Amino acid sequence: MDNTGIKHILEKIVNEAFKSAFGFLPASEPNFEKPKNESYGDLSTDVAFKAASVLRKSPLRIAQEIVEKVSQAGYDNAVIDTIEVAAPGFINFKFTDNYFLSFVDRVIDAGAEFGRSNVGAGKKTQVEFVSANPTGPLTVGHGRNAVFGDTVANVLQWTGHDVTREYYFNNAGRQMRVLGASVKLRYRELLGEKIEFPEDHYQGEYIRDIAKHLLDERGSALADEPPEGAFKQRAEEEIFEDIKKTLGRLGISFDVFYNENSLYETGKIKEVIAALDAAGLTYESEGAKWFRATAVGGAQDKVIVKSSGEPTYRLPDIAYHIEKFRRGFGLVVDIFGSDHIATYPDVLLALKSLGYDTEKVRVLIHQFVTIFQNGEVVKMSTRKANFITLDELIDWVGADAVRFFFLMRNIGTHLNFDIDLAKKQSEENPVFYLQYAHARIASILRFAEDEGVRLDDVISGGVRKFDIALLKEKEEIELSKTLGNFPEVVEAAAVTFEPNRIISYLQEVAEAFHRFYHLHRVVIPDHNLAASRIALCLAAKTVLANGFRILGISAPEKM
RNA sequence: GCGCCCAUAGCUCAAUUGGAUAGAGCAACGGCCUUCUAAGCCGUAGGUUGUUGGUUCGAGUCCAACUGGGCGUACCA
Repeated sequence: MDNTGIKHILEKIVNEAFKSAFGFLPASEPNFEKPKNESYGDLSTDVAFKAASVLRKSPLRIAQEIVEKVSQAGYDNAVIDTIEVAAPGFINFKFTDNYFLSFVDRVIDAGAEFGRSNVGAGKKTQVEFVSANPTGPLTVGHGRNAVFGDTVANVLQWTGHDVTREYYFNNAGRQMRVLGASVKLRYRELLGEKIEFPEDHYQGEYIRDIAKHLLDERGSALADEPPEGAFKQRAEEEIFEDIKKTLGRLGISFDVFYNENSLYETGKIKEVIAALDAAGLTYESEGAKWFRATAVGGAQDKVIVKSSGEPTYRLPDIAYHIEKFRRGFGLVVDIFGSDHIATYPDVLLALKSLGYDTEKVRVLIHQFVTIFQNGEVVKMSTRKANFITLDELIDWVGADAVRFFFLMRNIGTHLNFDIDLAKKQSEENPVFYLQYAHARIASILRFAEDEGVRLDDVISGGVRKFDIALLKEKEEIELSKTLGNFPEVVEAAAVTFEPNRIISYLQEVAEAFHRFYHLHRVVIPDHNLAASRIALCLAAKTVLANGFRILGISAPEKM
């Protein structure tokens, strides 16, 4: 039995007692939660408060009557230790040590799978993230999006979603034309020409590198090549390679790179226009085509086709989302930076008015990363080449710390990233606290082998050779209890799209382990007790390692 | 001006989504290594949860107004 299991049992017990006391069931399912203060027990319910106004009795009285009925009916003493009423009306449950210790068995049985669940029920889910156009290297700002998106995808996979990771990009727009032109200018410059480099072109050093590569391979043969030919193409290729390499360093890869351009080539853009026309949601004005957003609850009408005949970004975004629906995704997760905060409502509005179920779309907006260097804010701009690349950051603090740093914070918060501090504190980064616990356990297990307490003596081929009930110490129970929470934490992280919950949880695990380690020796002459403690260590190591896998950080055997 | 997001210890963040005494990590101070990793453990200090009202048994959490910051408010993406 696990924590969700026990909640169901308690629910049944409480409901029955409630009914036998008052003649009917509570209006809503009773809530069970862990009290912050552990002296109040392991789980607590607030049914009495919820029923107070209906029953016209004090919550305290109601709680007392419920508990009285529960005692009369009896309950499983092997699991439930005590049931108490506390003012002003909580009912607190305490469980037995053996119940908590049983988690060790569960963890060891499930091993690398412990923590997986099937609440996602195989739902076909798409997570779209990064989606940066290939105009320059990924910056620290993209890093937050990339790491968060990848981890959300992991969490969803662990809860049974069938996940597709997707990167949406455009290699046809104005940005890309400017990119090609930028490379061509640098190319001509390398050929000895004196050029004027416009301010609105891409200033970065990488543009020169690309031009240099073209020069090395083709010499001056490209002097008459248009910017949007070989120059743009080469830039796109190199930059994309670079982006993929950077993402790879963080353990991130995509299943699909979706090119916006294909939406034009396959006529999807035209289909959307036709559908909006048919729905009477468009009109022409000032030479442009407008989406009548105000007719369906929007704040103001928006241009979808410019007077130049070019669509605005909204149109392909709408077409892309229709494609997502057509491809059969039951859940579409879009991860954007806060600069897109104004764009998605139009897109969703259009989808909804065309009859699509926008409930399936979940847009997650993360706040920006503010970079501090030398005590000053660094304003990032790809075009002005004023940025700190994600690659540089990884060089400085390592991939694990980068991932961890971005995941620690809720995406709703503005993230201040002090580069100097990050470099300095790289050795004191909180990620090490967790990894150290894992390495420490690995070390203990090695030591145990040396001392003749082999892992095979504890467990082999699924056969357990230890008696978990030998564990009596407070820290042992605490650790085991904490380990058992892992599956519901992963579930909560998936439901709320908040992977940072897993970090907070793993910190609890590490803390519980370190405390246990500090007070109790594992490898001791009493081989029976040693075996039980090794089993506990194994379980802790497994939970840490599984958590690390979700977060995408490594689980070192040594540090 | 309008819209969305944010404000919690000196710093960076939590708080089981409305629950009981608001918690961690850095930074500061004090203690703990002849025994499995001291990247650790234990303790001390640090708060009118931006301000003011409201909703109810109960508010960091919900509502309103205000203050300060971010991002939008393009026929840029």
